Amino acid sequence: MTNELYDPAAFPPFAVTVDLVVLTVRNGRLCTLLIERGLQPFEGQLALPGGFVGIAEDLADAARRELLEETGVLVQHAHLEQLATYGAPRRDPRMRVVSVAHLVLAPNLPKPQAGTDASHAMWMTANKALKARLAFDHRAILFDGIERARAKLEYTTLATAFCRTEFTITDLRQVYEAVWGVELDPRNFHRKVMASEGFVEQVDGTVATTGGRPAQLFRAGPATELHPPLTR
Amino acid sequence: MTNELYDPAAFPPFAVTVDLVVLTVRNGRLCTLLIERGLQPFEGQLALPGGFVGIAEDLADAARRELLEETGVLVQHAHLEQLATYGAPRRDPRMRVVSVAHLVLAPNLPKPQAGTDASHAMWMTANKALKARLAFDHRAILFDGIERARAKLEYTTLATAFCRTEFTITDLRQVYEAVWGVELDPRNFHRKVMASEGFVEQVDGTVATTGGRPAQLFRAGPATELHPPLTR
DNA sequence: ATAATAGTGTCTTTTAGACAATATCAC
DNA sequence: GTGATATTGTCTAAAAGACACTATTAT
Repeated sequence: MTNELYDPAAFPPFAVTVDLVVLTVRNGRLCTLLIERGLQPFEGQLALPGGFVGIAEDLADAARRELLEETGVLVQHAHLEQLATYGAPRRDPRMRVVSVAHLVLAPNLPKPQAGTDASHAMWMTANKALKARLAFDHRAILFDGIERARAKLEYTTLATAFCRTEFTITDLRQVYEAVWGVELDPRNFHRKVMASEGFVEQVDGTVATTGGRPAQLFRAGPATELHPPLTR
Repeated sequence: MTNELYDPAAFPPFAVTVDLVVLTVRNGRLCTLLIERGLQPFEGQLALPGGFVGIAEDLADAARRELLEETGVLVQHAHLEQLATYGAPRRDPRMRVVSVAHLVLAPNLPKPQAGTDASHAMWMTANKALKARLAFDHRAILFDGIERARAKLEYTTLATAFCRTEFTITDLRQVYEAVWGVELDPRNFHRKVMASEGFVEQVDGTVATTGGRPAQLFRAGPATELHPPLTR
């Protein structure tokens, strides 16, 4: 480490931003939150929500703040984790910007409200968003975020982050089916989830039926990892 | 995203550094590379190798450069990946520094040379390093790096990154044993590795014996993920 | 009753783990 | 030969996958 690290005038000045891959399951499909940019560069193009980290602000706090400001989404019971950092020298045409991407997994959220700061935010299916033209290197970030979510569903209990506080085993299975894009046998899935200690805990009550046997309600259990993992 | 993002004078100026968790297996034990700091703050304390990213330099390039400059280690056939980014507002007492930590997995490397820039670099067992007092938040970074390596050995072929180009199945097993800190049955391990398509490829020749049957030599195969994973 | 969805049981195939047996070297 | 390490095979227990069957509701 050279002396220049402690000579403030010698620091290469970077801008640091956060970008957000926000995933949820809507109508049985994995969806992501995008905004339409109102400013140059990439004005009018789709982009991930995000923005600038304050000089005294923690990275995760900046992620939560930007998400609320830009999309009206409040990260409360949702899961937030750091994804990766994207810092190629020319990823922003104006200056050197290093972006710390975060991944948010949330239960089905309402449509962003028109007439607010969030009026340019929208949900799009993950498949469509990956094919769209996105600003900066946001397509690569989105791809990595989706891959992370897919992988973590295998060996962690994170699928519950896509569900509300109380959910049925079928709800949970539909999360797996949407995120992985596969069909799973309801009977074997049920058996595996129940055999996985701490994955879910039964709560009193059943869900209103849709013409079949009413389903038991569960909430997320204390476990965070799955031994053995659920296989895709 | 507010307009200030494109008003250079309004940017909160960050310093961006890279820090390196360099892991290898020496004498059957997982070891990490540390340096003794020559400057304030934390002068004289142990720290991860690392330093400052140039204003036009890619993050991974900065990681490779710092590792070579500070420790004489050349990342060539070794594995380099981004680990995570550490940016708590007061993690550096002097100013706001965001550090993009990287993880390097390397075959057994020589002792750093005295009399070079690397003369303050040293290998230490991972267990000892985790108990030592390290500068900044480097203990947390080291912990995360070791955990990442342990986890990735389960479901990827990365254990081969700890081996030289040609290695025996016993070499590979000893990597697992050192990183996980467990003993594995040599016979079952051999069978599982051979059944895992693309993990290793046999090459001609055997290794000089140490008093038993000579072992076949292998090199890393094309696979990057393990299906099914090896269990800890 | 019939349709629909939830949940349980059963059977077969696959995989993991313990460990016996065989192979090939140095001495 | 003995001792050491490598490699293959065998047996058993656990897990995965296919799918029959039972349970509980709406109509």
